[in-house]
Amino acid sequence: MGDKNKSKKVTYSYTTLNELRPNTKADVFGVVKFIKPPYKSRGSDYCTMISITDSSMTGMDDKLKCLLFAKEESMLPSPDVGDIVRFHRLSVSMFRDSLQGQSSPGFAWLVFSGRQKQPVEPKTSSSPTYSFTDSDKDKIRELRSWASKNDEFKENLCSFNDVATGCYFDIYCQVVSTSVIEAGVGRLLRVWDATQCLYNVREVSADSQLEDTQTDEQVHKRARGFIYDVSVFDDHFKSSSHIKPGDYVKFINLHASEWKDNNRSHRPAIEFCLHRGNSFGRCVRVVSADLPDLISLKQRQEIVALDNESFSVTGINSQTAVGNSSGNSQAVAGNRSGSNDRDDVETDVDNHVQYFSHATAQGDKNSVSEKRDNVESNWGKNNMVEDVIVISFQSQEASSLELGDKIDGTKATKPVTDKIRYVESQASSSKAGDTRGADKVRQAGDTRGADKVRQVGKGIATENQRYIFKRAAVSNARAEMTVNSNEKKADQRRCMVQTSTVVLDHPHVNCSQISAVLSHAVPYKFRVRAKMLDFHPKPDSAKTFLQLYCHVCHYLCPYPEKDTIQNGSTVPRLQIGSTFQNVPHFNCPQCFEGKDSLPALDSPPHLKYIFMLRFILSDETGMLMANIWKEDAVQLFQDMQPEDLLRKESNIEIVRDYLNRICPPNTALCDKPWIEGCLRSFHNACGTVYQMFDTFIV
DNA sequence: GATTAGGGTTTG
Repeated sequence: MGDKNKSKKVTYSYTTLNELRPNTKADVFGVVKFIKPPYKSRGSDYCTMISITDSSMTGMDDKLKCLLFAKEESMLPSPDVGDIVRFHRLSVSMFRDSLQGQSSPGFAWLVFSGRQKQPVEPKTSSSPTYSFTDSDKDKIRELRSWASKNDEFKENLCSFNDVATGCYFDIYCQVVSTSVIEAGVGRLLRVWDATQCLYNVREVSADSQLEDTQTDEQVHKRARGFIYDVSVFDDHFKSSSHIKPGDYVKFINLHASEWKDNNRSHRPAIEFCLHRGNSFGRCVRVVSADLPDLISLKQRQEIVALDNESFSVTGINSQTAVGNSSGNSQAVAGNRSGSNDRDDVETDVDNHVQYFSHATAQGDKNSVSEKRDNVESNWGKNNMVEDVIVISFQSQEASSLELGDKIDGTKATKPVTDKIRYVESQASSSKAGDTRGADKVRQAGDTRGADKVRQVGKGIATENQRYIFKRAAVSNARAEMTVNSNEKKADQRRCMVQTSTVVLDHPHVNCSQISAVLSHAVPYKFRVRAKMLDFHPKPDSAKTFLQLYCHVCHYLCPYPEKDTIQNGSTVPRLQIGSTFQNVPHFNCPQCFEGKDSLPALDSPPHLKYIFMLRFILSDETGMLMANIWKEDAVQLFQDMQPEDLLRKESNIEIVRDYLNRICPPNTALCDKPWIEGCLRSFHNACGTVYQMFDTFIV
């Protein structure tokens, strides 16, 4: 009640938390550091414990634990960590040598978002009316500003597609069904957040004796192919008893625990567990369906649901499919329909996209004039956008863009940062196969690549984490590890996700989703994690796979096949200037054109053999086409030179193997490996172009 | 009307 009639008369004087004295009552503001969710006490009341802090607190007294009671659960504050609370008439006393706050007669509370961009008005309050002055607003802004500098208050929100083995993370999702695993001990919540996990996820069996499964059939239908099992235990069994299918929930400190799947040991598997207890604020709770934090999740859900509905209409398969393909679900994976199975997309792309019509010489000149050096951010000094590939599309492009637009419906406005905290796993997590990538580099007879990978590993590995060192070398080399457990708290670590490519030299750049790349101002550089829908050209032979390029005038053409020279007028006849190691080197026809002699040049420049590829990348937010060529492609192929393909016929097999590794043929998109890479965007005459760089196949 | 509970680095 408290403040209702006093608001005009009473001015509150707020005490900073370091000035509190025992056996007094005080009015305070604080940032929430810990919350034990409200529960029914053995007495008459509900109880919650909230630890708060402010900028005045230091050292041992870094928080004030507040023990709050109320007759109704709804009368207790239930803030998130990082939120700001205002308590009036908090009773302060000593308990076990520390100050403790307690609710007392007249106790009143307000909860504010801790986010700087949110309105300063309270989110919730103990009473419908309360005092609230400009000075209060200043106090909120001040605390937000202070808290924003402290990682401890940051949430660890993830989607299922961010998650990797061993992570603890927070997630919003919608409940599809509930059932009991073991009465009083374990409850199964089947949930979806309209993203898909990289790993096989354990499917949990409910207690079939109980037959208590409740499902929201409508949600179930919408979520098909994206549903994951979450087990909650002990205290969370009780606190989740009121959760119904269809509810939106927030899990705090959910564990993506490694799961030994004996049936499919060749693939990493995880299970989602909410362990007992409430350290780290661990809990699951229902959130309002109107919560602004749910907006992007709901947008994704609409897209997935639309896809699932369109499949239902055509009657392809209305069979339930769980989002993972673990255990005995191989058959399910093969049958399942819905957005997670992008075979349909793949076919569309194949049919509609005219990937690569090579550049005209004029086009290339234009592209060079597009050089820019104003790429911002933390990408180091080499910001110059290099020569670019100009690729013209046939009119079919519209079809593919339509497809992309559909998938890209979320229109994320900013890069989503991966904030998963990585927690040191047991040494047993190490797998012999983890060294494979580095070994392959060495087998390829090129130690440079391996050295690069080792360099990436060096800065992040510690004595206790040799397996992580190895893992880093073959996965994405982006994890920031800690030296020991004492440092765990402060570190914002990132999960390591096995990918078929790694990024070199940019360990601190966060990954952006494709929708964010597409909507970002141009030019810019990004790090992305995506799957490869397709690529072009196919490595059928060295001559069809390579292009010829002039560094002087930027002339570009395919390898001059004999029949093309005879029949086609578009590709000028090329003269062989020299032959070295059985590889012909052609004169540049453009540099030579109209000239009887070439001042300053003894002979026309030779065309250089280059790789020039286009990748079609996709993640759950969209699709984009990325080009890679010249040195960037050489780097991708572990320093394989284009001429190597001509010198030795079998080298094309190695390239084919690389490409199959990042884009396995005849494989559904959901089963393809993730790739991680760097993209730069820029404008040219054709519009916005994306170019891949600093990426390396492992 | 007193009482309740009073966190603590996770792992099914």
